[in-house]
Amino acid sequence: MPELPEVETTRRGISPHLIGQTIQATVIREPQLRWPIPADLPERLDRRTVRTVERRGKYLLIGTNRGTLIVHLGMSGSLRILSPDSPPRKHDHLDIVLANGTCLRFHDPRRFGCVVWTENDPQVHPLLAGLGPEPLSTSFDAAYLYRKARGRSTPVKSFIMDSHVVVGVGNIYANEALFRAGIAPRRQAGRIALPRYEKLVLSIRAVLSEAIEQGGTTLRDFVNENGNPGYFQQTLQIYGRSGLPCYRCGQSIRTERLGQRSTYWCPSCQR
DNA sequence: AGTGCGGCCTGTCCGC
DNA sequence: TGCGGACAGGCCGCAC
Repeated sequence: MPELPEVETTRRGISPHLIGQTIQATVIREPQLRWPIPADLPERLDRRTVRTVERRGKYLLIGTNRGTLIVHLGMSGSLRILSPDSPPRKHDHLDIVLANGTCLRFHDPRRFGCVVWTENDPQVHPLLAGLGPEPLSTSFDAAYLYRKARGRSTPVKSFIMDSHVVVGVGNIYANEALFRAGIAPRRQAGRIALPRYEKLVLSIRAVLSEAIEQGGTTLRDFVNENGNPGYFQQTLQIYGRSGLPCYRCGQSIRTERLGQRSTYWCPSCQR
């Protein structure tokens, strides 16, 4: 599910409920995620106070006065704020109960997500250390992408989905950004000129910002902290439109698998 | 070093 | 209605 806009929507939603709150209890129901939830998490978290709720790429960083909880929502994860009394549904793997009588609940059917604890600077944690720049920051620009693409034969779609190149661009938004930039997904990253990377950077920024404004994309199960879906799926111009006419030129949209991911493009608008 | 896969999981949908 | 297979928003880790 979640790409950067969904994680950012979640961050904005949960942040005011968490900051300044003391953690009263931590309930692990199912520790087997991508990596096991550490068994000693309750004793590490309980009585700590949440100071910050940040995002790095698709990772959420819940900072306390002792350490940081690093949460990834994987493919199907969500975080909700609710009463600790509300009965857990299937796949509600973790509760963090707060002193104000609410609870942060982690739900993840496919269990591709993770919950990791660190008492060091989270930015040097192996999961975060090698990440590329934030796409909405000024350090992400055409010159950077162009330089990074030198000598790379990988398709540009795989290139921009590589979190070591730039974080937060998942399959949906990669398809959308390439359509807006007029670049064919299979075009080799190292064979794209600087001006086209200018366009691509602007497209990535625009698509991600618009999606954040709309509360993310809900194809099947993304929900925000209140359990409500996002609305950006109404704005998708290419993703999922196989065989339908291109909104720009009317030609039939094609689909193909590229790097095991569904890829959609307009053969006449994207070169 | 860069590239391309397998694998982790459950749920859903589609064709037979 | 049941069943097998493909597929789904991510990403690590492994071969080559």
